[in-house]
Amino acid sequence: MLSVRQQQIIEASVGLIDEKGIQGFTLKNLSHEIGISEPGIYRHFESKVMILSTILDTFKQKMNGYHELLENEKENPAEEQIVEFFNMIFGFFNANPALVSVIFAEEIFQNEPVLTKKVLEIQETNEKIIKEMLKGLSLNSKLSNTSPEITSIVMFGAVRLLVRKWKMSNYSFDLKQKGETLIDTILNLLK
Amino acid sequence: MLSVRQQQIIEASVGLIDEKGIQGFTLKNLSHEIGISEPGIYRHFESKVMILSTILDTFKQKMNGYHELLENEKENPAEEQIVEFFNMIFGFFNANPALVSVIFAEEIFQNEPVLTKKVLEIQETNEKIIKEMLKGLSLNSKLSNTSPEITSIVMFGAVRLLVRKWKMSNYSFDLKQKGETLIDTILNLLK
Amino acid sequence: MLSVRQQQIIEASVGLIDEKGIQGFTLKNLSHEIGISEPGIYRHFESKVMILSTILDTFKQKMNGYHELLENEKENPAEEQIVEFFNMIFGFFNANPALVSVIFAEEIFQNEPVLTKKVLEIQETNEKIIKEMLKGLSLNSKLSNTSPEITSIVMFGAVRLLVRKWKMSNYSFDLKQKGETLIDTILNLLK
Amino acid sequence: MLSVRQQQIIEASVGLIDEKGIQGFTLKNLSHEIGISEPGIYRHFESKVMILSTILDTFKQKMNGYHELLENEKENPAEEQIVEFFNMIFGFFNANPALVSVIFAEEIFQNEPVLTKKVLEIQETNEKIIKEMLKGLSLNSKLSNTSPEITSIVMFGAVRLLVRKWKMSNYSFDLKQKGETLIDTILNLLK
DNA sequence: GATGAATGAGACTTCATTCAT
DNA sequence: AATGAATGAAGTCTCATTCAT
Repeated sequence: MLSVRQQQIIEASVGLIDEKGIQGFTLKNLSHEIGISEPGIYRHFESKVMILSTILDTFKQKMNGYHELLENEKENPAEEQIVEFFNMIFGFFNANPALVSVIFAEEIFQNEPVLTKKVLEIQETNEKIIKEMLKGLSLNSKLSNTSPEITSIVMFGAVRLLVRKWKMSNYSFDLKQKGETLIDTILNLLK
Repeated sequence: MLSVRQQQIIEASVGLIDEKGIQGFTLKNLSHEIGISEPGIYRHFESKVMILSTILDTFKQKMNGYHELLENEKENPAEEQIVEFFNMIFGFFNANPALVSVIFAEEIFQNEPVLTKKVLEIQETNEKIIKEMLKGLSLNSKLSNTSPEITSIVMFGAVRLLVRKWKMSNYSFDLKQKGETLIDTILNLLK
Repeated sequence: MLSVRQQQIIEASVGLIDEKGIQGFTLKNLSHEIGISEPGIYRHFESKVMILSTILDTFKQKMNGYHELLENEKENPAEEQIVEFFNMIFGFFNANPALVSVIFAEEIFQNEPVLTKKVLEIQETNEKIIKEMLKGLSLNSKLSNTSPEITSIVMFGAVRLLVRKWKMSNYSFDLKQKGETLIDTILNLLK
Repeated sequence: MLSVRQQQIIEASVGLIDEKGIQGFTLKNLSHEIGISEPGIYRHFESKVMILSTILDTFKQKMNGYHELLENEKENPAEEQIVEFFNMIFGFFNANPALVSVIFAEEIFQNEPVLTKKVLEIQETNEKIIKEMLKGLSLNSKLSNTSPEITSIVMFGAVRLLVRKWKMSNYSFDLKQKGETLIDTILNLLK
């Protein structure tokens, strides 16, 4: 469990990355943000990498929570499940906009294998889930010999790009609404 | 026009970013790479930012070259044009794999408005072109009331994700071939 | 008198210095070692220097104990006394190997005059005792005009080096036995 | 070859260690001493460890020079060689008093295996040489069954302790003279 | 064109210690 | 008796850049 201070540090870190990029995520900035001295941070996290690691863990945990919820809907038609899944994702980013920068910035972690691995795991889990759902979808005859990998790329690619545009436009549109339209359109095509 | 040395610096820079991420793009590494002293680089570029700026300019220029070529094919059916366009893009990345890391890593430039602006311009030009082409496509009836923005997001999103996966898999598959399949599939759906 | 906790701290400190050198003797390491928090240590010692000071005091006290025992043997021949004295020293280090690092590492204390002074006192006391004993030894005619200072340097120098080698070899030989041989050899020569 | 600046850094480092101990050998102190900024030092040495390593290398090199000179005297009687050898050593320390603290402070390097190894090598070379010389000495009948290891410990132990005392007494006596007396005495005993 | 030397700013981190509880 | 939180000082080192040559 995270202490209040830890939570505060996590939030400030995410905010910092969102606002100034990974290069702005320094202990100095972070400590200014929380009103604490730099060494003070080390009472709560072993290192800077551990802060990032915890951010990813938190994200992963939340994702897992969603996935478990989805389990309960396994009886629903595939289409509904897919819509539901992406609604969650859009809802999540809508609620935690700063996290977009962290989650989609794999380049950031290139130097720290521990972190790269975590990001990859999260992505793979998501893809596996979607592929599973797509299997249940009775596809458009045109797609008869299309690999699920390609359809998954189409979906995730579109979603990622939409979220990114939303962030880069300074959240100037309603992500949840536009996201739903996007997924609807894609599903419509696939069917 | 770039001098030979400048070209060399650009290439080494791109290679460095590709290999070690933006955090590995330091003047020290760069100077090691080209066998020159650190201050020596300043004979050829005003600053580190100018190197990045030049990389983007080069890319933009190459893109513009492609676009002009496309102009000559305006008479061709939209579908052919689109296929052609993305073939170019995949061909380009296939020939310059290191550039993937630079072009798709917008986060890198967050701190330098000059750079951010350039990246955005490139992206917008590309999108405009594709949207134009998509207009010429006689769309699937299902898409009757779909905005071209969304179809463009679907296309670009998929392309970006494919290219990224190609890079992250260490170029383990044939980008041009898989890319063509991807575009075919999407066009097939849209029609 | 030292409390149980104080004794525990002293022992852990000596162990730490022995194992990781003076640079490994940090409050963090120390508190880990004894399962207490860092500030907790301040309940038992005023400061880190005081811990070191207490270590030296303890050592001095033990030495004094030995010296008093020797007093009772003043009637014995000088040679026997000397053998006895060094047997004690070797026995002591054999029983407290970690202390070697502390006692012989005068450099450690350079910054703290209080500590330097204590180390010097211990050494001087020992030397005085040995010199006294050596006076009682009927020396080899060759040594007729040799100052006792030099003979004392020969003895202590050899002893120190032997002990150091013993430690550096990871206690791979029997210090008491080799020590006795060493002293025997030297006495043999001196006579 | 060391540049002038490198030489200057080496000398200042040795001086610092001599004066304030290894704990006083910080980049800040060092840079103050030379009148340069801290990062400036990195133009001349890769790291702090490399400075120490270079100090040891220099010492080793000088030692090797001495050893080669000694080679030319292989015909001389062993006793003369030994006297010669230690005269060199005392002469060396007399000329470079600050080095005493560095060379005899093995504890200092405990954390850096590279450095520990170098110190050990130097010591072993010296011991091998002395042991070789001692073999040539026609020993006292009393020493018939004494291992050369023990005699070597006696010699080196005494030398080390004398040098150390010289330093700790603030160079208050003539090391070369007292050293010669010491060696004479020991050789006298051994014969 | 190019370099060696240098630097201010700043990075992450460790340390002994203090204080409120 | 002990602790969690915090800190000032200091540690080593990296970075982009400047300047004299």
